[in-house]
Amino acid sequence: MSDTNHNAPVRVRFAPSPTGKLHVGGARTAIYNWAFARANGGTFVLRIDDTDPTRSTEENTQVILRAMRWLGLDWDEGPEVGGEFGPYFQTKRMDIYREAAERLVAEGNAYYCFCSPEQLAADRDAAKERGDSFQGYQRTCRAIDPKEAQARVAAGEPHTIRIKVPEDRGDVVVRDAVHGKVVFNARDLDDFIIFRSDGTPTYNFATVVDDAAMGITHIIRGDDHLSNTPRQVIVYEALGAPTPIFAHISMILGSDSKKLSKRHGATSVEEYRDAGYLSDAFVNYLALLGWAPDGESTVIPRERLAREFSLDHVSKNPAIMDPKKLDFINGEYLHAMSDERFAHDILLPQLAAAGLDDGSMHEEGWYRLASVAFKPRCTLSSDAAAQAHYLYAADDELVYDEKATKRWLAKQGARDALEAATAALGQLDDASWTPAAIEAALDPLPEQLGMGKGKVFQPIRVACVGGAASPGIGETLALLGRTHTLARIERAKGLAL
RNA sequence: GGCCCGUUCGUCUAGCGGUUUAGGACAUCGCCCUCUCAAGGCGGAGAUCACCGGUUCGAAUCCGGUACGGGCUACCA
Repeated sequence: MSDTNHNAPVRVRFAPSPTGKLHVGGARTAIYNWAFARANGGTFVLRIDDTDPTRSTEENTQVILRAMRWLGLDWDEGPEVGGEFGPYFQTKRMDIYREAAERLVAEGNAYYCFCSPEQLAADRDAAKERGDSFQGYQRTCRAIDPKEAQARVAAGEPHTIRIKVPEDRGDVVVRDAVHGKVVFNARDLDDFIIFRSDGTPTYNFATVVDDAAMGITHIIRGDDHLSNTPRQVIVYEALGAPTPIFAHISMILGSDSKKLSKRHGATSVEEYRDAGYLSDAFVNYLALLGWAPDGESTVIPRERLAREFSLDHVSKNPAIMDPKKLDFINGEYLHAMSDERFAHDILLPQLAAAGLDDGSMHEEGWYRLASVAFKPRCTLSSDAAAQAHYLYAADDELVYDEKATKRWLAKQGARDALEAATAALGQLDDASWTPAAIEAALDPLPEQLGMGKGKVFQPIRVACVGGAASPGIGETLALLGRTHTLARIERAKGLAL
């Protein structure tokens, strides 16, 4: 959606509260903000909304920053990088809020309220009792003479500060890039609190003061904020600041269409990172959950996201997180990697993490061959070590899968196959121990033995890896090495008929 | 209670009044490839576009209502 009133350079922001880890919903909001900024040559601001001191922690802030970095969402202004609109932590902006609130009071756009919480609750109950459609604040203290209010404040009477919704405001029209124009009636809005009695600003106030001060032009956030937006518009107007364009994006739900929570599995970004997902794939998947450039593309690299992302392709309805599709996309990114890169960035770190191989156990070429063999068989990074684990077992400790043994080893002819393999492979020396040579050596065996290929190769496979599945027999044995191969085949003969 | 939002294959979506016998992707099923498992290739099934009315020559697309789901209505964010 374009707006001729908003042709200033794009400035967007992601403003998480450090009350927990960065969850997938927040991550997607961050991705959209980032992509929108990049696609429009704008500025992406990161601000930490830590006005709730009881729930905000420094540790959570660090966790969020780390998650943002892992996601590759670089911010132009914010923690650690600074910027001319700082500070970027709300707890460091308290003076700004106080000043703004006092200015609003002085200008008659806000007023002191001396109602106690008990009084407010009683008023609300009474309204409910009467069946009033409006159950908000009755604007009791609006009528108090400003001079008197000032005196009571000076005398130390507990008070809050409320915004004054103009009597004749009429419709508040929210311009929303994904929902279009959303109309609210100002009469339904109450004079909500902008400053608590403990001297701290409320979210709806602090956010607007900051967004206005930081020149934010587009506010992309979760649609749980849509209903609060007209209230915030009132604050913008009281402040005399231009209202930005909003874009309220839907929630991400679990498989049962309920709010995503622990029982749906992983909910935080770092859990996905630790589970072996690639940052690129994760960003790709999340971006597509509610946004589609054309309805055809599934694999959309972040460069394309940064080029093409647009708010008018963002869908309005909630999206259910589908781990299967995430897996598919992750596999796509993994498979698209070069063998060298897969070896260095995925295989070696995973082998090291699994305690199997610190990278010094084989030659460079071996790891590349392992990548060729295992890469197409991996969906997650963490699959790599699981795929290769049998290569690292001691020959006499290799565990034989019961079903595979029964099906392929403890069978008539299996022993013949193993004997023939020993003979054929014995012809090869270490120097010629390559996938091609191994396959060439084993290739004539089925015909010689008068047996099917499976009858010959499967016993060899089970003998060497312990199970019925592995990469091609040539690659598998090449990776195992001549000595281990022959030793394992020898050992398996004891299990064969 | 009031206000607001949403509703296209199981899932993510395309669709912005005729080009639609509603397209793609994941998942699923089948076939091919094949020494196994993957990967890859090909194909199938799968959506009366929540429901009911209206506008129109013509509606998934526009309007109204209903249902269901969600949000806000806090001295939470």
